[in-house]
Parts: sequence; C-alpha cells; structure tokens
Amino acid sequence: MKDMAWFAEMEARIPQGEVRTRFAPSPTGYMHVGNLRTALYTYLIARHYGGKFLLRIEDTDQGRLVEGAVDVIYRTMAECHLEHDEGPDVGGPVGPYVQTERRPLYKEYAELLIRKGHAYRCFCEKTESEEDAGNFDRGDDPCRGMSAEESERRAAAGEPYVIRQRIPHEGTTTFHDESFGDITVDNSTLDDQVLIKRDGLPTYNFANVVDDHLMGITHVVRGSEYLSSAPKYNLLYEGFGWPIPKYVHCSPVMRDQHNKMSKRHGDPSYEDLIAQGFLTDAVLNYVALLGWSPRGEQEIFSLDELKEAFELSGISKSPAIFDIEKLRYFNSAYIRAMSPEAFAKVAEPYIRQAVKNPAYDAAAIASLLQQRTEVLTEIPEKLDFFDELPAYGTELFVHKKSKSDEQSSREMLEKVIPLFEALPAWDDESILNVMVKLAEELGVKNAKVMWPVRIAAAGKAVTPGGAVEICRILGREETLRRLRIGLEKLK
RNA sequence: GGCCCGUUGGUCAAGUGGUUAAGACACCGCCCUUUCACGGCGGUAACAUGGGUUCGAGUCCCGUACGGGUCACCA
Repeated sequence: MKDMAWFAEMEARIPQGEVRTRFAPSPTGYMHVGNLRTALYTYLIARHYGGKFLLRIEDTDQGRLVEGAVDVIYRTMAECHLEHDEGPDVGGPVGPYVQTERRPLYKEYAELLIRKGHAYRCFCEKTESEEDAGNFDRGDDPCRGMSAEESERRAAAGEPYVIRQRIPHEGTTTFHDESFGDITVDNSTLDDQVLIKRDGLPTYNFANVVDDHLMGITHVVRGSEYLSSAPKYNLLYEGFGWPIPKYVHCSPVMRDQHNKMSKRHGDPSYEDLIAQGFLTDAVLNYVALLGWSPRGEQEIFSLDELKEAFELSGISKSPAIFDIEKLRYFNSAYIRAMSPEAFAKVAEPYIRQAVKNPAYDAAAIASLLQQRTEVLTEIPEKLDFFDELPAYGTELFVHKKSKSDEQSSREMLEKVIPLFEALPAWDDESILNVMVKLAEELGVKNAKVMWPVRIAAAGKAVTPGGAVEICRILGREETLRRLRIGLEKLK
C-alpha cells in the first residue's frame, strides 16, 4: 500500500489548465467507422479548444489481442492526420500510455477508495446463477457490511476477493452530458460494480476513471453505450474527491434502423473504405457530419476547417445511419476539387489496371476521369476500350439525339477518315475543327459527325470524354485503324 | 422485466413558442452538351401518436407506441 505522498506525487504530474482529450481504443486490428468518428470528435474537441489530444491503448483484454492491431491504430490515425500530442510512441508527462503497463496503479487506487469508504472487499464465491438471474441485489452483499478488521485479516490471509464500489442505497445521482444534458438516476438502480477483479486486474470502468483522472482528461468522449454507467463514474470521481470531467456521449453509427455498423455484418472499416476507392479526407468529412452538424450550410470541410467549426453543441443525440451514397457524393466532390496533378497521381494505379499500353498517357486519361469519378475503384471498367477495341455491333451507331443511324454513320466515317489522314497536327483543336467544319459543310449537327467517330474509336456507347479526347489519346494511327474497322462493319 | 436515452421527408439534418418547417444526398423533370458526367434551374417528399399548458407548439409537460442502450470478476 502506497502512502499519501505517492498519491500526491501522482496528482502533481497531472497537467492543469488545458483541455485534454483522449482516444482510447482497444487494439482489435480493425478501425470501424464509429471508432473513427469517435477519434475524430475527440481530436477536434482538443484542437478546437487549443488543448492536447492523447492516445491511450486499452489492451487489458489479452484474450482479444490481435497481432499487429496497434499498428492499424497508428497507421489509421496518421493517415487521417489525427496527430496525438501524447501517447505510447511519443511519450508525455502522464505515461505510461498503454494500459497493461499501468497495471500496478489500479490496485493502489482501489485500496485508497476502500480507505475512503467508497469501496469494499467482497469474498463471495463467484456464481453463475446470480449473473443470469439479473435480480441479484448487490446491496445485499454480505461483505458490504464487513468490518475493516475482518476484511484486512481475510485479505492478509490470502483469501481471494474482488473489490467492489460501495454505492449508496438511497438518494439520486445526477450527471451532466454535453449533448444529452442533465440525467438523474436513483442510486438504488446502481449496483456495487466490481472495480478490481479476482485476478487483481481492474475492470474497464475502473481503469478508465483512474486513467482519465491521472492523465488530466477534461472531456471524456465515448459511445452512448456508456451513458448508463456514467452515474457510477461520477460516484467514483466523487469518492476520490476528483473533479468530474465533461462527458460527451456519442450515439452510434448504424448500418440500418436496428443495427450498429459492425464487422460481423460485413460493414466496411476505414481501411475497407479506402480499399473501395474512397479518399481519406472525404471519409473524414462525411463521418464528421454523421452525428454532428455545423452552424451554417457548409458541408465540405477540410480538417482545419473542422477544427475551427467543431462545437459540442452540434452533436446530435440520436443514432445516424451510415449512407454510402452520400459518402460517394462527398468522395466525388473531393475528387473534383483536387488539382489535376494530384488526381492523376491517385488515379494512375487504377488507370494502369486497365490501360497497360504505355503509349496511352495516364495523366491525359486522368483528366477525362476527374469529373466523372465517384470512387477510384470504378476507374478501370471505364477504360476497358483503350488497350483493345471491344467487340461491338452496328446498333451502337444508332443514336436519336445526334440523328445518327447506320447509314449516316457510314457516310460520316467515310468522310472523316481522309480528313484525319490529312491533318497536319494531332491535337484537340485540330481534331475538333476538322469535324466541326465537316458538319458545317454538310449542314448537320456536330453530333452527327462526332457520334459515329466516338463509337468507332471506343467501341462502346458510354465513355469518359468525347470523340475528340479519345481520338487524341489513342493517337492518329490507332484512331484511323478503329475508324476503318467501324466503316467495314457498316458496309 | 427494471432503469436510462432517443423519435423532423428514403438518408444526414437545421430548427431552442409565432418560419411558406432550412440545406445536403438520393429520386424525378428541364436546360447545357460530341456519349456519360460536371454544371444550372425546378419538383416530389417530414415534425411517431394521444392528451394537456398557451392567444399560439416540431419546439414546454404527461401518457402511449416504436427503436436503442444498460443491468458481467467484457471492454
């Protein structure tokens, strides 16, 4: 048992006078969307108020440990630019930041709480029946009324025990949540929860309170599933005589009306979304708006803008259903807003999946794609006509709006081919002009000339870019080859 | 079952006693247009329900329904 000087020393380490938040994931090897959102909100609160953001790894559940899981956390946080000021990797004044390394602390604090009268040792045998019965009244626990002497004696004798929180039988407890407001419950509905397990390790709830206090956390951000244990947290803080942090409970991100997003249901994690062709910034932006709304009508926010705009009052209480359609919209908006160079860079690998021929310029293709791409993974299927002219039927030449049919298409191709052959330069302007001029001479819509050219060049009805761009990228030789093939089909 | 929380269009949501109940996605229509997109314009569509309080209620109170959470020596 540590003396009061030790506890005082621990207190002295706690930074004062700044907002401090923490993201405290369990390393499960999987960053699901709800988690990411919690991390983001936690980060934004710290940044908005000019405070510190810490990362704490809650790895007490050794049974659930997954190899490499901690790396997933670091990688995701870094990719999302949610930089932490303190954590296992960067250190800080209130370490260690990994819960398993903090193990010795919890017992000391539990003992302290016993001395303060807000906890007691329970020597009862653990029985299964009382768990499923659900009506076991903890208030009746015989150990609750045990004298301090007997408790000490039996503990010293090596009898196994757990340490339970002593919750008053009477009265009510009120706590305040930043988004839910004041919530009051009868203490009689609270049970004397276990703080330290028989194996000497803390329960999650107890470790959290101790860690959050010792790390100087001012805003406790977490899922709303902890709302009903908040009164017990309050009682713990009060029992210790510690200041009560602000609570920010976030409602879950749902997959549908009834179920949370979950790996079990096959819902995408952050990494899955990236693999599906979504951009980190778009995911972050969308997720920020799932359960939080800004004051104005702006929807597109950079991370810096979010730091500025994020206010606790905008957090909503009800669960939000994850809508991949809207995420797609955000993604396309982000893609469109990129510089052509930046887009070409992220698009290139996807372009090269479909277009192996190095003669076709990836950046040029990217420029066709930028306004027409929602998710990166849909890029290859749009480009399947470059390397190889697809097999197609002459019905593609029929198009009402451009007044094209097989006969007119044949005529146009016959006229265009020699003009293309004679073109002094092979660039957008030249290609366009020659077709426009032809249409003019013939007294027909531009489309009547261009439709068959594009169909013959691409061999498919829908393409990114029009006749001009496609011909230019294909190059004169390949374009002419394809137009001749088209013409043959029409003969 | 007890306790706690929630409920505005299909979805995200604004709204803090007086509004024609915003906006966005999706959907539909029109325009632009060398396909498809982009863009522009317009449209369909909502306060779970019943009682109160009030001159007046999406906004306040109570009940009901529905949904969620929680009641572990899991986190």
